[in-house]
Amino acid sequence: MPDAALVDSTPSFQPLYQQIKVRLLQNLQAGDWKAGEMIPSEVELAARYKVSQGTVRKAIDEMAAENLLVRRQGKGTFVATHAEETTQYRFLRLMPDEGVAAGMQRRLIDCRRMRAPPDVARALGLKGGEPAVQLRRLLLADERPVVFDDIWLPGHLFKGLTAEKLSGYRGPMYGLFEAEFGVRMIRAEERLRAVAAQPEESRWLAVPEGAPLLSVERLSFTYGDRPVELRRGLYDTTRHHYRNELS
Amino acid sequence: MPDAALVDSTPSFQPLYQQIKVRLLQNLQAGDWKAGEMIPSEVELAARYKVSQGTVRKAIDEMAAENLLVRRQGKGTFVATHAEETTQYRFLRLMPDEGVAAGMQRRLIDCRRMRAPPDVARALGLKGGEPAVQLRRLLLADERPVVFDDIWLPGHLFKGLTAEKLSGYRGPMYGLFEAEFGVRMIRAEERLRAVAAQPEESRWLAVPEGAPLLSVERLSFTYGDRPVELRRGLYDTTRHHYRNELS
DNA sequence: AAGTGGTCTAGACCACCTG
DNA sequence: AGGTGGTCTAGACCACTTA
Repeated sequence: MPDAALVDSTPSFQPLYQQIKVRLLQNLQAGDWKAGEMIPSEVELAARYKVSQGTVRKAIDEMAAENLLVRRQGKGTFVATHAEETTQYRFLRLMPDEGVAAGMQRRLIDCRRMRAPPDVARALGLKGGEPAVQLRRLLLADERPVVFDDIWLPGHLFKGLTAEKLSGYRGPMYGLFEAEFGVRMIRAEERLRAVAAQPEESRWLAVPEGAPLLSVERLSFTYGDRPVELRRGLYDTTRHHYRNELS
Repeated sequence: MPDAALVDSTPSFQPLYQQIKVRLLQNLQAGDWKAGEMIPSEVELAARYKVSQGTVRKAIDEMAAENLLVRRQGKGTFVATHAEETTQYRFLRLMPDEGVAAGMQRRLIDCRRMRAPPDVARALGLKGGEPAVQLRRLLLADERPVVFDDIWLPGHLFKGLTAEKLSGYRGPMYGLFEAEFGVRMIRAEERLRAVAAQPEESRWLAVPEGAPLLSVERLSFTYGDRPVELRRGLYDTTRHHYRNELS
């Protein structure tokens, strides 16, 4: 039987497994389990919260469906991470028109701290004038520039972020954010549109001025739906495309 | 205990609920339950297949997650449909930059039958020279053209499709396809890129030649991952954007 | 062998909808 | 009141991994 102390007695009914989910989420947010680490087993969590294994299981099922956790049969359940997906960056939907998705080279253009411009501050929920970090970079495939990214991060969350750190790190940038700053991107919203290349952009991407580019504005969120990254990418889609699945 | 006759005894282990899922899928594909209809209750299905309700439940859970079925507490489980989503077309990710997503007007430009061009035939899995239906249309918001669509369908699946039928139908086109031709779109893959408006396109969309447009190529699938629609849309993204969620 | 997640059952009870 | 999906339990057993 459900533990009476745990059952939410407010008028609005809340299933037990949802309450378990909230507690697991709190553990994640508090950093009790780090990215890539194994969380306690289902039986242990069941004992800890005094519910049956099936109830814990349902909570974990949902979190796995949201890509917060990863189950591995026989091994355990692990905190999802951007660091190990060697195949492709988890949030990058750009694919080459021909051939298989290969890793792209990165080239850091700029890394500076400044006061957040109004639109950035609004998107990231910063007070006017709060510090922000701006990154600019190129992604290249076969030595050809394909993506020109402009990235904004809240300054208070990324205190020691420098160009050296970024250049020295192997693997996805989000992996660095997890390991060094404890900031995990769990969800993002993107807005896509077609735009004409402006002078500066056309130079970085080596396309004519006015050439059509795919503009991808991304707002990334961490636990509790707090926005922690604003990014605007310009994609040269002559040899690549943005892939999406609908269902 | 599981019914021995149902348990797959081949070396490769297959869970019971997966086998149930296959059978439900067959029922859907065979048209035993039409779009929007209620399927038998969990207890009845459990009795029919001689498994416990929990096993049927897990099968249905997965199919609901794939948007094949829709559960409604207290009412039953229903076959997913494109016909009733009055809010927005299920596969249309275009949003106005400001304001709330409002329905768009449709304007049919053309509807003709012809032999499928090679690239269309390849995408739809047609033999060279098999008949196909081509549709062209505009979507408008506030009297302004926003989307110019070019749509290809296998001729043998859409025998009686005419301009009159299309114009006379209220609601999403996919709703008509379900009701009149029994063809249900359950999944689609899209490829997005930025392109420059060609002369004809620029006239339909009332934009200058060379203006950047968002090109959306969609291949839609029905049960059994059979491709049944190829579509190329050109979106004017000056007042709209393509919205996507990552996780 | 022991530990993990994965499947399946049988039964109880709850929340929601309809007549 | 009766049907539907939704939750929760306790226990058995299976598949996969590691030591």
